[in-house]
Amino acid sequence: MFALVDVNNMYVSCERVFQPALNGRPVVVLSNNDGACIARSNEAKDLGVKMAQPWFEVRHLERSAGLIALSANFELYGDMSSRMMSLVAGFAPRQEIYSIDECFLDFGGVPAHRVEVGHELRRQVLKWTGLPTSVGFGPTKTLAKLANHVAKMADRKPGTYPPQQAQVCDFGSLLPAELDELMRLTDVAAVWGVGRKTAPRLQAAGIGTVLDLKRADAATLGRQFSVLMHKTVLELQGTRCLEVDDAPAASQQIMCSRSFGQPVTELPDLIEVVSGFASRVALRLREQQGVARAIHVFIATSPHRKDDRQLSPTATLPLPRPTADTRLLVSAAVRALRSIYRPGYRYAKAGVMLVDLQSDTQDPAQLDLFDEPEPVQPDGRRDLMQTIDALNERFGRDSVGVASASHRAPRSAHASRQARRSPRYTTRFDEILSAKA
DNA sequence: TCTGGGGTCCTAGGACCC
DNA sequence: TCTGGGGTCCTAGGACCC
Repeated sequence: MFALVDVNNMYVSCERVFQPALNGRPVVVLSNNDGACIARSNEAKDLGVKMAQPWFEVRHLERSAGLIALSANFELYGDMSSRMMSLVAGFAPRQEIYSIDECFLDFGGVPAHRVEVGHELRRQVLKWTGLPTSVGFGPTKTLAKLANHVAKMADRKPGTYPPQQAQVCDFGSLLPAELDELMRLTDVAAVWGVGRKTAPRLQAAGIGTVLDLKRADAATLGRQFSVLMHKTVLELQGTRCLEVDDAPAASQQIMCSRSFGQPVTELPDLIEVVSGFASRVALRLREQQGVARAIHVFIATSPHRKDDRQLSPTATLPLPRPTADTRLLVSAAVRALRSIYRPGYRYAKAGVMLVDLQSDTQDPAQLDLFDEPEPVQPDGRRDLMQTIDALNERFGRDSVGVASASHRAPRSAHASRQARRSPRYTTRFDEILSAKA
């Protein structure tokens, strides 16, 4: 038996922990640049704000409906997430952290009193972190996800869904007819793995509800769609195809990309941005004890500016030998950038991706025919990176870095706008919550 | 004026091999 | 006129997730 535990409206809920005045109000959290809504409170959803909807389209609701918008504060959300995750981990032998706000639990059997366990978990997480959660139990991951969805819907729409399923929903304790009824109430688009392209195709084939999909022939749909769809149908029918993975592998690619606050046209500005991105991904690569064998750089104009000439060039540069050295990665990124940059375009976005990753403990890669073998001991390159990482850890990000990277971020033309960011209450001493006596 | 960022997996199709 | 067949590997692009 699996459970899916999920924080309700994670980013908004994190903000509400420290600003209780936001409770009961329509609140959205905005993406980088304050560009689009990436989290919505239930009240904001009820106002019709859609996921990823541009802020300028809903901005009028500030005045007309009291909508409150906040800039994303990912440092706060990440810290709240790890507090919540470590607390939830105590409830089952295995936990798979699936995203910043949700995890699967594998009980390794069928625990009794599941509904009570679910409510106890919710109570503890709420008391110790302030975050509201929903819990869904099911015999497969896909069913646990669906049960979690039902738990949320029953909380929000007690008129449609049975209110006793609110907050904690256990598919394992339902009669088959009761489960079918819940599936009949639920749109097929709510199923994990059915996205915006597949849902209309399913509907056209007469599969509009979860129940329709469950009753479909898995193999036939698998041939029509993909092997993923085959598994999804089997999982809905109760056949386990996916396991809980509590030891996720290191990522296979590491990316840093951003839209700019304003369009950028000049190469020196792009060099500064791309150098900064390359420094970020290099650090994250070292954190997972990895090295990269290639680097990918892209810049792009804005497809939303119809009057601008469009261009979105990319370049992938193989690295002469696998590395996690910031200096080598920055200079490779800049070389790639120079090769794709064309003047006369208004660039809106840039990104750096490290690909072809491997562990730095793996066999040393093959050397170039003309390469000098690198001395094994002492490895000055690695020592330097460790020292820089330690300095930045101690004195704050970007205390030490390569000179071409951006160090004037808040004032640059391309710096992101974050006009509405809350304090990083839990990770910065100078931003800690203060209480008045 | 203003439109997210970071991932994974699958598939189709081309290059290449014998 | 007529131009193999089967396999692997790689890459780009698409769909999905949150």
